[in-house]
Amino acid sequence: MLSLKKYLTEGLIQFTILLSLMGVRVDLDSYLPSHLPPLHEIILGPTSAYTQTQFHSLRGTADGYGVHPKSVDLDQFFTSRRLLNRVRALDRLQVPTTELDAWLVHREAEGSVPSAQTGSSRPTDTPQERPGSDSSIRDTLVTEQGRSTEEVEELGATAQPGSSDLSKEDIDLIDILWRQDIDLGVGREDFLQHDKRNDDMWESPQDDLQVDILDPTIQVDGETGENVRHQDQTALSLEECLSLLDVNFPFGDPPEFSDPTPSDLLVPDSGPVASTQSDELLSPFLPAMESPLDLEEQWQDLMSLMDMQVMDVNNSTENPLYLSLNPPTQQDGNLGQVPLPSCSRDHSAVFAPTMDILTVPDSPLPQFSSHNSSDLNSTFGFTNLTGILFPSHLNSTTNITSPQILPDPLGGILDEALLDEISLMDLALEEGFSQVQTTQLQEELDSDSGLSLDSHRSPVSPSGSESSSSSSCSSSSSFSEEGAVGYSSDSEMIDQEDSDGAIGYQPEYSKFCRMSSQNPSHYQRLPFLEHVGHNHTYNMVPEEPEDKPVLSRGNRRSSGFLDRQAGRDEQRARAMKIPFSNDKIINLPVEEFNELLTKYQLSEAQLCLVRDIRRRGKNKMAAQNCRKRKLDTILNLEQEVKRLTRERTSQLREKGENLRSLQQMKQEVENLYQEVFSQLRDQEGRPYSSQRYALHYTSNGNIVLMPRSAEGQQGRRPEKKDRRK
DNA sequence: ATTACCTGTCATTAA
DNA sequence: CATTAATGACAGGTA
Repeated sequence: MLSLKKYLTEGLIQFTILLSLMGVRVDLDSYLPSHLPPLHEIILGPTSAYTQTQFHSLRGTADGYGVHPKSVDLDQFFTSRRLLNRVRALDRLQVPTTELDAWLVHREAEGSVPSAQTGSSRPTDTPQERPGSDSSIRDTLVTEQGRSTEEVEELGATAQPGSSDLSKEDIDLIDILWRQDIDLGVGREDFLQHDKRNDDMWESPQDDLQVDILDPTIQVDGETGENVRHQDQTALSLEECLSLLDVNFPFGDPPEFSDPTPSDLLVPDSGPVASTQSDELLSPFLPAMESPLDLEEQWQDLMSLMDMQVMDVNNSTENPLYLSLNPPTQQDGNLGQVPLPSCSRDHSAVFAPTMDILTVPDSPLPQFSSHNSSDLNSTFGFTNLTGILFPSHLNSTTNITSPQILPDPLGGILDEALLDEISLMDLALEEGFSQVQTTQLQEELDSDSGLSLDSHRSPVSPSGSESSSSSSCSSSSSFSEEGAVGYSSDSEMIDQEDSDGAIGYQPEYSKFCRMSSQNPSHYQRLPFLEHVGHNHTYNMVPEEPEDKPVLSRGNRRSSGFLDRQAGRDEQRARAMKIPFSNDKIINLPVEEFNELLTKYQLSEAQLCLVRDIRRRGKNKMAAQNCRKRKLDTILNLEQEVKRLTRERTSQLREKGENLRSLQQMKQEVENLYQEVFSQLRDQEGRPYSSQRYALHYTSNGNIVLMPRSAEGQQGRRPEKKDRRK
């Protein structure tokens, strides 16, 4: 958790807060290393994985994002939304009452110099200025200890006018939220208290109602670092503020925010941050500047992160069209992972111009409701479309899914494209489609269908965090030391292949097998595996694994389980005093294995155990291979089905085209027939009656005029006119 | 308590 | 015949 704290200190939260205030919604989890659990899980605890509001799935709901249907408190959600919307409306309207400097950022340092800056000092701050105003922010750092009661009162007084704007309903909401926290043992002042170990309390969200944010009665649990609040205080908790601020946490799910441990999880090594603000803008929290990086560096880091994410997005087939059109499918693990620095479902004044272009009406949605993501991507070639239609910088705004807010210049185009595609198929089926259109669209479809098929899948490791490490780790490590046959990592497998090719499937297996995922990067090369099994890492971002082993839920689970599993034979071997490792027993080739057995004088029981261990170990790997193969088979079949579906669509289209072409040709022939027939004259110069005569085509290409009475008697040629066609 | 899923193990078969 | 891979079936654990 230390690394986590460090990470959080490095500006992530500040940035999110800034963006949030600007009305930009950011998926914090997208920026977290893949080995870390999702941020809300970090904050709320692992169990939140099951209770969380999957905000990814909320995108595309009524107002761009919404509340989980299971949320127990929709009323509070909507109230919160209303408050938030009002705050953001301020921003959109460029009302200069959004006062960033109203936050009092605490920087805990020895011999710190107290200073405070209230909202009145810089009333003209605009959100755009925030990123560059690090020095000013730093200037606002204050120490809790240094703040006098007067200052507190002053803060309260400063904030007071804003509070008067709150309706009774809002106040009630806040009170309700607060009581919920109290029920769960979380106090509003949790984030204001700074314990003596200086590793707590770096943020203090609150709204202007709060004048007692620095209440000295706040206590910190000396053992856990958690803060104990008094119930008679009226400050907002972090969770409440988060919920009000909509800082990309499961929104509208107050119980989640009531987890009593967030303060412990959220506080890096920094001092408390107190803040006030005017109007209804609820100030988010800012970490104090105890991070080794200064704010500017943090900012740059974040920006570079964003750039990388943007690139990822640009290279990804995830696109706003799909996201917008298919809200129900956003449960796909990777959808939420489209990390968008400027991603927002709520458009601020800053980003609105860009987002306008990307919003897509929902109208086509019903027509695609039966398609899954891959179908869409493969069938409709969204990748290509978006790649063509959106410049890269626009692509970076993939997550925008609030079509209602702003007009949508491109939406029409895209809709046309989509509808064209649909109508194309319909037309093809109805045999009424121009070849030009067909060809063009066919090219589009064909050109990127394959790409989207593969690339629409996120490179996220489906089980990287939950995959086991203990057994395979020990196996691989000892193997690499001993140069024996094992399985786990690619390099090791290469060595193994060099020295011993006995294990045919293992090199490949080492890449695919979920069990050997001590290096989760394996899966990043196997995007198709993402579809397999259960991705419990919904919000995790694909990222190179770090050295530090972070035990996510999956890891904890798997390791514990595998410790027991692997430990079984290990314990038996130990109990029987087997003089060599199980890895050797399992992975050595037969010859070396027998040689090994001969080197030691083993009892019958020992020999039996060793052979059992070898059998089980090999069978274990075989089972893993088998399962992997099974999955591969299923996935390949899935791919094949998709391919065949595309092929069928294509052929249907082609058939329709051909039929249409045939109809045209028939018509032309008919016209030609009429023209020719009308020009025919008998010996007396009179036209032939179409009732009595008809032209017939002969097998040799001639056209003959035959009496209709003679039809069926092709041999006869009462009159003949050779008219080579 | 139930359920779905994961993983290891056993039994069996075939190479 | 021994070894091993493959695989279905089952059990135990986890969430």
